Amino acid sequence: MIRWSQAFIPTLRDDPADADAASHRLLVRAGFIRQLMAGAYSLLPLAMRTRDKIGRIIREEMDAIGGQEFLLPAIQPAEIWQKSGRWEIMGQEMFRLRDRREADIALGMTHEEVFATLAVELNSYRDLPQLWYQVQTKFRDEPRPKSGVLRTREFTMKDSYSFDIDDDGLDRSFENHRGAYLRIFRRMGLDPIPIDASSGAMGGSGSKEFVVKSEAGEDLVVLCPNGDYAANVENATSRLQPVEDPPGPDEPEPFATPGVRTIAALAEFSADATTDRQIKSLFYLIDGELTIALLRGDHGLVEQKLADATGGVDIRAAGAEEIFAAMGAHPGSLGAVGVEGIPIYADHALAGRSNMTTGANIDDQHVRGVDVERDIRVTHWVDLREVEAGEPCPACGEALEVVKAIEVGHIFKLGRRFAEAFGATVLDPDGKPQTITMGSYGIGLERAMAAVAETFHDEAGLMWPVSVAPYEMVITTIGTEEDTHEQASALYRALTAGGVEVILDDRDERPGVKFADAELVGIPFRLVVGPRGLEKGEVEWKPRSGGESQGIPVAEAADHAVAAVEQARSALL
RNA sequence: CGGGCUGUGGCGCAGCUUGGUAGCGCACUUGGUUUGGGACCAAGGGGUCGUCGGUUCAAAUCCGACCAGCCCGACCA
Repeated sequence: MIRWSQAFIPTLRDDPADADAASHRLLVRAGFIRQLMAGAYSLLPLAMRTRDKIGRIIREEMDAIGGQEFLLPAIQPAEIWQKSGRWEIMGQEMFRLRDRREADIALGMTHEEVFATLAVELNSYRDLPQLWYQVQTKFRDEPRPKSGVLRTREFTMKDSYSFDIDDDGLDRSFENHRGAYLRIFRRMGLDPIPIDASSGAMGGSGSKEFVVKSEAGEDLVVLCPNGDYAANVENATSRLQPVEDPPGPDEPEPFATPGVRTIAALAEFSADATTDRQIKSLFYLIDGELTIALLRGDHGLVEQKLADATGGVDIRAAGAEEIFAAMGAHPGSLGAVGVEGIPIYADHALAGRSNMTTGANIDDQHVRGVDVERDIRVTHWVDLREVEAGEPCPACGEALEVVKAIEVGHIFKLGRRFAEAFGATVLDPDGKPQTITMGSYGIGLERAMAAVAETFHDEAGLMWPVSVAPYEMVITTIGTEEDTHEQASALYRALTAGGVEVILDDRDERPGVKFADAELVGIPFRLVVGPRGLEKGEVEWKPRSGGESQGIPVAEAADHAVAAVEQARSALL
């Protein structure tokens, strides 16, 4: 029998200092988590129970699409990371240490490399497809851990990897995961939205993120209200309104613009140079090489798009002095007209534009009458701009919305990169070696838990969906009478026999304290056993979300409660 | 890494400006009265004031360095 009086459930009366997100505040107050250092949290027994339930849902759905569970080491030799080329790429985000023999060791931040070493043992196309997964601790030295358990440096991830003989097989494995992920998050009570995403450091040919709308989220997601477009702003597009350019001169005309340093200032200075008729010139150092990004004056740059377009790893805005050394002018007077020998990435919105205004690469001078294709040596036409709310959906033209969201899962088509590096091949039906193609798929368990907490709470505390609640029901006793405890214990036994996970709040506390704690912890159902009800032969029934408490005859209480829990569970299947 | 802020019993904070024997609320222990929405009375226990150094007769308080944590911007499950 699990008794609250014996459990470690350290609830707090006050909000913890510096808790930014609601889920963070409540998970701390309700006794689920405690911080040890930046980005490292102890999971207390309540959090363990919830995380286990999330893990169970994930395992069921992974097994349902043919997954086999592994457990790989978190400490890994540098060699395998050097072999894949990611020892350098992962940079500061990878925790590194040396063992007693001075050998370089990595703390695993993901497991493509280790799984690839095992995939070498696959020999025949008949062995494929394979779907391997684990639920395991990951370490990532995040520059800025945030929002409690939403973004940590040590966390539990379900990561899975698919191995297929060809692209069609990879597509099937990818689709299987897509379906499994939707079921997993829905069973947790969430409303997952699959969106197009950048593949980032993972590389590969395609990726989908699964996000949950939330103010605490760190991702911006572009959504069409009709549901036919959903993408991360990192690679979202929209249908552009064409801009009519009045005819311009045969060649660019420089003109003096004393003190004008910004797009807005130039628009003010010159009536012709409205922001959508200016060219914004941004200078970046991409893996050490100076690179120019061009956008329409009123458009913002998405750095991730620039990284994706250039394939750059180390990417940062160039400093004013670095730019001056190369261009002979300072930011505010920069442009790409006549520039040669520097890669120029221009956003599609500049295609076909003429009679534009931009910097002259001479301090305090701009040029007008610029025809982009005539006057600028664009080396790459790419998508660089950030979509804004209200722009037309690329599919249907409806006004797009931009919302904050939490990324709870991400799936990637990796292709053959890792299998190639590790020599993972199988013989095809013709007896010829074929390199395996891989996919990788991840869910952060603690983040998923926080996303549920973020989605389901009110002023009184957490409100767990029954599928992930630490306990499905609490039996709260009132007073210290012997009869109350006997009735409550009998109810506990009946509910347990009925398969319900219940905790008995037998503490010698005032009722208000016990009710408040049960609500803070967020247990979905409550049965109150006390002398007032027992006199009438009743106990009280109350769901955490909504509804007044209701008296139920003692004899029917167990059946009623079991039925209610079973109904709540099946609503989430 | 840039910008802002904070470190004082388990939690939340005051004290610092103007140096002089460390306080409040919650929590905890004991006794008593209570007991259906966060009770009350009484008596207690618990603190290297982040660390190191400096100034001073004397430092939580003034000065310096360092460390840690949080929030806002560049990254990810």
